[in-house]
Amino acid sequence: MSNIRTVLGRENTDWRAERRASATQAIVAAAWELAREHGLGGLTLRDLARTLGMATPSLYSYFDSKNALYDAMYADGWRAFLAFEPQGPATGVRDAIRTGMDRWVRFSLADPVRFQLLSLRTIPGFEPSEASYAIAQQAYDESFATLDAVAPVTQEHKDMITAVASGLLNQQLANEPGGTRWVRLLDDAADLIARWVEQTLPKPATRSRKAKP
Amino acid sequence: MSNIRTVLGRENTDWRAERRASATQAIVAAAWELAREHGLGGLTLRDLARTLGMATPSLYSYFDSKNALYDAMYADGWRAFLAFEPQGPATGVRDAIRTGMDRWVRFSLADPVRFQLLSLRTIPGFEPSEASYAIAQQAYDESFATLDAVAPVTQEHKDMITAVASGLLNQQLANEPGGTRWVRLLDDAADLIARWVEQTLPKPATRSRKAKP
DNA sequence: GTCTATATGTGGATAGAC
DNA sequence: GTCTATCCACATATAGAC
Repeated sequence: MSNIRTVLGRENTDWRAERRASATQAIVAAAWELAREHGLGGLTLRDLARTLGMATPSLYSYFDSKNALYDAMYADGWRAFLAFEPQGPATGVRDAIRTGMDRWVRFSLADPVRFQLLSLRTIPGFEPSEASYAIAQQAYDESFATLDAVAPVTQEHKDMITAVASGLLNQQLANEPGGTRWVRLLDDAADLIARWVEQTLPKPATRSRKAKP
Repeated sequence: MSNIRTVLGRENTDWRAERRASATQAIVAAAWELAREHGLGGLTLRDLARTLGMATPSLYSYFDSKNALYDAMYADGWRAFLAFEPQGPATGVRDAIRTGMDRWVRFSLADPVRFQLLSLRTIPGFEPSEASYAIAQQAYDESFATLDAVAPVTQEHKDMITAVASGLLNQQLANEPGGTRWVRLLDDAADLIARWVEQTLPKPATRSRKAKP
C-alpha cells in the first residue's frame, strides 16, 4: 500500500522531527547556560528567548510551560550522568562504594546548578514527568550496578550511600561553593559505609569451602 | 541633665519599639504559616498582607524587601532551635552524637519548610545577614557543646555529623515526606560516625594509669 | 508550523497623600 | 505607618501573518 508519496512524507516527517529535536536540544543547552549564570530559579523565558534570538512565545512551540522546560533539563541532566565516566567493575564492596560516590560527587561539583535540579526540591511546583523520572531511575540503577555485581546489598545500604553523598555535596555547595571542606571527607565516609555494609550484608546460603557431602 | 521630657521621650521610644517588635513577630509568624501552606518559595507578600489585614506596601514599613522577611524568618528559625529540647550531658561520644543528631532531625521533621530555609539554599538570591548568621552560629556551637564536653572532637568530625544528618533529612523530605525510609537509618549512621570519631580522635597527652616514674 | 504582536494576571517594589 | 495608585518584570495565552 505504500507509494512514493507516503515515503516522501515519512522522510519529510523525520527531517522535521530531527530539526525539532536539535532545536529543542539547543534551547535546553542555552537554558543550562543561563541557569549557571543567574541561578536555577533566576532563569527566565525572556532571557532564554533573547539569547536564542527568538521571541518569547516561540518557546511555547517547544515547551508547554516553564516547568516543561525544567523537565527537559531534568531528563537532560540525568542523561548526562549516564554518559559521565562510566564505571568499570569494582574489586570489592569498598571499592565499588568509593568509586560510585566519587563519580557522583565529581559529576555534581562540575555543575552545581544541575545538582540542584536533579537532587534538591528547589523549584516550587516542579515535579519531573514520568518519562523524565524513568531516566533518573535508570541512572540510579546503572549507578549501583557495579556495587550490585559485587555484593547483595540492600535498599537500606543504597539509601545510606545516596544520603551521605548528597549530604556532603549539599553542605559543600550551600556553605562553601568551590571549596573542599566537606567533599574531602568523602573517602572517610565511603570507608565507614563500606565497613557497615560488609557487616550487615544478608548472609548468603553459607557457601563453605568444605561442604558436607 | 535628664528632665521629665527626655524620660517621657525614652519611655515613648521604648513603647514604640516594643509595639513594632511585636508587630514584626506577628508578621513573621504569619509568614511561617503561609510558607508551610504554599511552600517557602510560594510565599507572596500579597497573601501575607491579606492574611494580616493590611495593604501589601505596609509590609515595607517592617521589611525592606521580601528577602529581609526571609532573613527574619531565618533568625527566628534558629532561635526556635536554641529553645528546642535542650540537651543534657551525654554519657559518651556515641551518646552525644546520637542524641545531637536525633534532636536536629526531630526539630527539622517537625517543620520541613523551616529546615529548607535554615539548611538548604533554596531561595534564589537569599543570603542571611551577618546578624542572623550569628544566631545560626550560636545554635551550631550550642548544639555541639554536649559532644565537645565529652571528647576533643575536630571540625572534620562535626562536619561529617552535620553532613550525614542533613543528607538523611534531605533525602527523606525530598523523596518521601512524611515517611521514615531514610530517617530510620539515623541510629546506624550515628553509630558509624561515633566509631570513626573515636578512632580518629586526636591523642590526648597519654594519660596512662601506670605512668613511668 | 513557526514566527510577531498583543493581552492578561500575578509578583515585588515605589511614590505620595493622609 | 498605613493607605491608594502605579510601575515594571515575569509567566502565560491567544490571534493572526507568513
